[in-house]
Amino acid sequence: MQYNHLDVEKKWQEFWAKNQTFKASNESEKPKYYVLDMFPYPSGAGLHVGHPLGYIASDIYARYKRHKGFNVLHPQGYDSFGLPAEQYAIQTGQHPAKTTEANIATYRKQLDKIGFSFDWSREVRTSDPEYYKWTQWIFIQLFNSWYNKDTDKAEDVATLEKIFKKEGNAKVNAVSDEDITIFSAEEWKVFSKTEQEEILLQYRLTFLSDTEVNWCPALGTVLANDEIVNGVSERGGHPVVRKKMTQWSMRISAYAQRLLDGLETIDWPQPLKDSQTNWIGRSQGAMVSFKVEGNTPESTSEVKLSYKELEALKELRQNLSKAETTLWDEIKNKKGAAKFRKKYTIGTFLVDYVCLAKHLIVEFSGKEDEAARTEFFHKKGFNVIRFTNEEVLQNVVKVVSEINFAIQFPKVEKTEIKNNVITSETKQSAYKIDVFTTRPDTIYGVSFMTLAPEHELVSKITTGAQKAEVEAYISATAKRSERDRMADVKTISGAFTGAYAIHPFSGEKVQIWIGDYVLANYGTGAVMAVPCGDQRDYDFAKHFNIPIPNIFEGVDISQAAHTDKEGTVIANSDFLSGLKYKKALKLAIFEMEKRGFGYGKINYRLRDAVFSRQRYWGEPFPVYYKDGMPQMIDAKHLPIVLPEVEKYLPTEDGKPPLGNATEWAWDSRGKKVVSNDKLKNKTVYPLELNTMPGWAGSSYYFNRYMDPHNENEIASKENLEYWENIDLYIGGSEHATGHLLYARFWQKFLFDKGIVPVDEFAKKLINQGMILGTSAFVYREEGTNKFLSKGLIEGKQVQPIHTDVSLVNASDELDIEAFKNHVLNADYKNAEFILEEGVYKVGREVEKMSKSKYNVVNPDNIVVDYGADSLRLFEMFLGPLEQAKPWKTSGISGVSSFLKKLWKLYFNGEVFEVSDAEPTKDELKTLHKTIKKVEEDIENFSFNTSVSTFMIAVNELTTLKCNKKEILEPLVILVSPYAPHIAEELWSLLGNNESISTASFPVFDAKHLVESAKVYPISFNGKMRFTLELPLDLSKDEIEKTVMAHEKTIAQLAGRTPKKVIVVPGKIINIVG
RNA sequence: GCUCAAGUGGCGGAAUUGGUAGACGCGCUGGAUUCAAAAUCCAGUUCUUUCGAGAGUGUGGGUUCGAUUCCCACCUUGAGUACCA
Repeated sequence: MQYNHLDVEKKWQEFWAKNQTFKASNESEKPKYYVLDMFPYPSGAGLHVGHPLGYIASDIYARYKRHKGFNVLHPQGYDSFGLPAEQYAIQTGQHPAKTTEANIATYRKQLDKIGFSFDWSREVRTSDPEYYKWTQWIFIQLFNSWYNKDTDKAEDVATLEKIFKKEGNAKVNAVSDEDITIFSAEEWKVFSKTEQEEILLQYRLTFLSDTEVNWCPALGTVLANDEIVNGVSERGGHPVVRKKMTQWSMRISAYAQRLLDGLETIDWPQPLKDSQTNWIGRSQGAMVSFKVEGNTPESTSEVKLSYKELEALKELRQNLSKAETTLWDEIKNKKGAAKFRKKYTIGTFLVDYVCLAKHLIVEFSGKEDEAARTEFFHKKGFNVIRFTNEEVLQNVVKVVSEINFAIQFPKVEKTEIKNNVITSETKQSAYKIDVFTTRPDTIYGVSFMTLAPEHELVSKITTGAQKAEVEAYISATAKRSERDRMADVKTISGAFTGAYAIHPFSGEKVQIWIGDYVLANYGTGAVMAVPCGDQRDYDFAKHFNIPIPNIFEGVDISQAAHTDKEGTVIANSDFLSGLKYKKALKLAIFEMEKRGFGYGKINYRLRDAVFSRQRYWGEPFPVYYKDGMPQMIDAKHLPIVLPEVEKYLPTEDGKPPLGNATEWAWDSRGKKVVSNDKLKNKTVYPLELNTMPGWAGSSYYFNRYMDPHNENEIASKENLEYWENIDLYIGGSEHATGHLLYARFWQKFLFDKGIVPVDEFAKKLINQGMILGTSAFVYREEGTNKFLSKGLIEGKQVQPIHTDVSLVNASDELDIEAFKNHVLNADYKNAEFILEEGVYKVGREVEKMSKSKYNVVNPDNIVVDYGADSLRLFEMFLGPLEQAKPWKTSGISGVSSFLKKLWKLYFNGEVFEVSDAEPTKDELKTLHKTIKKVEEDIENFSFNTSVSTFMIAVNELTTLKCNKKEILEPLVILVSPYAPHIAEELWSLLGNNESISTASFPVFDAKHLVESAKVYPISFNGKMRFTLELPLDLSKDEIEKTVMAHEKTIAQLAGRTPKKVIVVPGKIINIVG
């Protein structure tokens, strides 16, 4: 009986749907396994054969895990908010919800035909109000949270307010805006409500701010950094400009370090981890302030120590008394704001221990000048606690707890709060330039500074003489688009401001320049230029004839800068001279901190994520504005449903599309969205007009699948704890710095808030490779209507033209009649075709699948012609899952005939017939080696090799004419994850009434693979020359004897005596000589 | 420029605790079946060859009895990223 894929596949797809075969239960005795695909955006074009690749792989794995006795969660849904539907709406007036609905229906139809084991009862759609209710809810949670660096997690804003009320914000160690003003508890209490809200907004994890954003005028919206490629929008390639706008932002920077650390704990592809690491861009260095010359600096009370004194100090640090050592051991490991330093100078006094951030000095009592010290320290804003040697030696625990108490509840002398180490020295100076550097060890190599042309100080410090030049330079830079600036890296340009900065260590004057190689939006927008150690600074100095002092020992810098760190010794640098890079770096930071003009800092490239989009088709914010301040709508009134609008474009006065809505005001008394007419009322307020970006809904959907219909929570605690996180996540690598980073951020936030049980959402991730198209070309001779076959174009002027791949057969021969009659080829109807050997051969090239290249293959056609099982097998057979590989439909005949051969094993002519006879040794061997290999392959995600294993098995069993049930029944389970339809059909023909989906996976038994003899390769000098079958129980000597006596060995040696004979029993024999 | 990945027949690819290179499939060649085609089946298919054999996994070196696999240098392709201080 011929295998009829059309009937069989239809039958089982209906069976699965009717019986809800793949519905996952939230309660089970079985261990859980969660397999997820990145959900698709339902585009109007539908699926091509490249899309299901990852879905097929995850489906095979999910089905395999069911056979292995797991309770498998394998859901699917749609990321259904997005720009294409909106643009289609703008063009046609169709509501995006309608087109999205239609696209989803198409997708579902296509997906169902491939036979996926999705639990559709858990489907989510990000554009569904029942879903985005929770997106809005998370937004509110973020708004109500701040990041406490001391506890290193997000906390409720209420705890922050409590601290403000109690002691102001001086000691709050939070991730916040940079321009925070310090206030006391008294000041906080007298601030107006609005002022308080403004301050809190500087701490919230989602906040409003005037941000410079990437504005795309053509799309009428703001784009995220990862939506811009080479200075133009990823979608459509429109120009992007920088523009200031009030926007919601997400304080993802708070999680920079944890996002970095978390990468170590998850099994994700290394390239993807690398790109997240680069994106976060951690660099360790120092912030340094340079004063601008123009004011006589106040002579400070600080004593500058000579190098000699410093050495003495170092020695002192190393020679501690027993009590000192005991105490130091207890407190030296404190981190962050509670970090202690030992033997530190404050003013002219050397203190035993100091915590700079908390202004806390810890000393041993009994010093002569105790009273004077105390007074001076208090004046400087430090708190002092003292202990005796005995106290420390007898009860160090008590001492430490007192210190901890003092750290937690600092008692700072109020008068000098702001007079901390960093600002005290610089207050006389009108302007200072802050720079970030990763090489504070090279600070004596600074010979000039460079500011970005946009730097705010430029206009203030430029001298009269240089004004014209500087202004000309700035306007020239402004005219160049960002794209030009990026494309043209080689041209060195800049202008001297006429001003000088004071080198903080040497006191020397250094010129201040502006130059566009310094970026306004990275770091502080200014650099200390060390031309001998940085190539860009070097080139700039050379170009403008600025001195290049050499501060490296024995290094030639006449041609280029010396950028190596390891092994470099610093010279001509006062107290840093003679030190190696690492030591110099530490000492430089130490000195800066002590002298108060700099401090060690870790800088991240990761910027806070802009969260507002001027679009219609996205989640509305649950926000209204009262006196210009944003207010959250209470969670119990969610969802705030997207309003209807007449037009999907921005309004004429430049407001986002929601500005067109007439029902878009919040009635704070009635707790509902009302008509804009009611805005006259005192209790009705305008709602936010922006919507959320595409990544909002996709940042937590994997949690929602665990309990998708829960109306009270994202998911119930029990379900979240049961399913925990994704065990296997499959999707494209293009989401590396978008979805995958944001989702990790939200997961960590939800974890901090105790909502989810784990702080990484996916244990293992696999990026499936792209399936490329194999385009076909016909060649038209230049200026004629003659087409030359591929083999005839040599030396001719021809124009290659893409032709539809469906017009070409497996042998690259063009169907000429079909080509002439193709709708797109009206111009070539009467063309002449020059053949070779009677056929027209096309050229082939591998390219991305795209409509314009006529190389797109639709899975629907494949499913009709060859069946879903063939499609599934073939996509896996193409090559390793993670690799990009070209599609060539002709290859599918291989897997298709495999299925036919498999089917035939179970039939005797037209009747189904399997025998209950005992299988032979050979049959068992074939089965068990197949079980072993397939199991290993699936566990290693090496799906391509298990398809060949199936082929080998079926070929062998066909040769053996095997029809034993004991072999064929396990075989059908092995095949079932890959080709589930044919497997179900054979399974039921074998007499089973239940679906095959949970039949247990055959168990490998090694005893069937035991051999008594081995075909040994006999090699000479490593080259295999012939093979020889020998019993496996032969000893080494016996093997050697037999081999050496063999006639072929004698012939190979041709009379020579071998130097050595290597015998590895069971493996190889190698004769050397 | 930097980071990462990968280079094996006409094509997709297989083989790594170092041990028979090219499994499996496509394509191709020849044959059977057929009026013919499709489908199916059988045989062959890395290259060179004086038919004995020899060479061969991007290139050049190294380690080893033995290297597609390990090490060094280089070349090529792809991906990501970019004046990041």
